[in-house]
Amino acid sequence: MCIEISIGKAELEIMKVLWKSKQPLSSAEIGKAVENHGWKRTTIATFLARLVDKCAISAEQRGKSLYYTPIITSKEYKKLQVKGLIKNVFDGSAQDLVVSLFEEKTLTDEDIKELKSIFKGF
Amino acid sequence: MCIEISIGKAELEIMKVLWKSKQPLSSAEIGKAVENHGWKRTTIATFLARLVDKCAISAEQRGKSLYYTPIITSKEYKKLQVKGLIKNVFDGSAQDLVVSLFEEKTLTDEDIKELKSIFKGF
DNA sequence: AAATAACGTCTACAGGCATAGACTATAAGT
DNA sequence: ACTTATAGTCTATGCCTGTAGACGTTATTT
Repeated sequence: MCIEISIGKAELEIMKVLWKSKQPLSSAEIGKAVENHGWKRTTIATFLARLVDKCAISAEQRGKSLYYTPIITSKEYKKLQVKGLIKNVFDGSAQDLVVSLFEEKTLTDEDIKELKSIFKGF
Repeated sequence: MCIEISIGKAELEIMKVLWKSKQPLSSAEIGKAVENHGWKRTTIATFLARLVDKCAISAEQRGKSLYYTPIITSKEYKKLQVKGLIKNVFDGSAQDLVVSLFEEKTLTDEDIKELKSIFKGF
């Protein structure tokens, strides 16, 4: 298959670990990194297998263990998510998304300052 | 129940119809509005029933038919979605969301102009 | 009255995701 | 060699969502 891009919430936690790491990681290392979730070893293994199926990550044998590397980058994923939100929720209007952001006060005054400076670059 | 806020993609289409309308709508009217999706009558009825279960909409009997009204507003829903995206994908950073928006060229030059003027209001 | 249309409810199935136990294979220590 | 730890795979359950058929009720039309 490998045409999919839908990553579940739990699976995403795995992706985040891999994105943070510059090296491929073994399932043991990943397990350590997500200990806080209290997932059983096999649960994590299932997530990894599914992510491989979806071509979100790749697995390569190194010695006894498989080592996992992200295929989809964090940036790409974020883009897809933003694009999806705009398309599905904001009917294609990126502006409306930004407007919603502002209305919501998700942004602090400092955020707004930061963003203003970002805008100046354009 | 009625503590849920998760609305599926198809269900969302129903919500959009209701949000657009200032009046409560019957299932027949809703069906007409979403004809393009080719959903069977009963499919739409299922969506409506589930949305009622979730307290996303309310149903009131008027004559022979039920008339549906949104409980969650479009604005609220959008806020929740944006908040969710920021929390789950952007690790809480609204800024990063905006940065991603820019990087991606989801925004046209015109969008940016518009947004600049929005920012000036702050 | 009988047939039909319109509507709501119940039940069902498939696919996706969260979760995990059971089983298997292999490696490492004793 | 035997035991134990480690890692991967298979199978399974439960929930959510998309999709819809079957059924029952009431209203409308002939």
